Amino acid sequence: MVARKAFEPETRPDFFRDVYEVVKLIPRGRVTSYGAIAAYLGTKMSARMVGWAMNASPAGVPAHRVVNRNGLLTGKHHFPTPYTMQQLLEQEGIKVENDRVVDFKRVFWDPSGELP
DNA sequence: AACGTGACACAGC
DNA sequence: AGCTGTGCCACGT
Repeated sequence: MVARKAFEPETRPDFFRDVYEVVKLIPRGRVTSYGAIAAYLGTKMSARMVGWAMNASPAGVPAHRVVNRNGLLTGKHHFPTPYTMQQLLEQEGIKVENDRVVDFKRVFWDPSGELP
């Protein structure tokens, strides 16, 4: 599990790796926000780092499922083509309109596991 | 070794 | 109401 402590003095946890694990855990047809991931890892890490992590996201990490709190596809510009992100999302059943996830609240997935 | 950058978020104005 | 400024912390130069 990725539920390790945010930062251990002795250990040097790869923030990125943790982020990747969380992102990989995002169910198909769902999205999450940078802030949610950051919060899950412990508010220590600012949401910006999540973005950086995505920047280095290796293959297998559905970065397209990570959007900003606004539901905006802020990172689409970083994909091979600006359409890639939207295409991937729509491919998973997520409707995207005007670079924004439709019913973002509905498809939003909380890394904590959608606690009841 | 320091400064600037960055796919965000929140408080203030 | 939206826009501006500040905080967050690792990575790149």
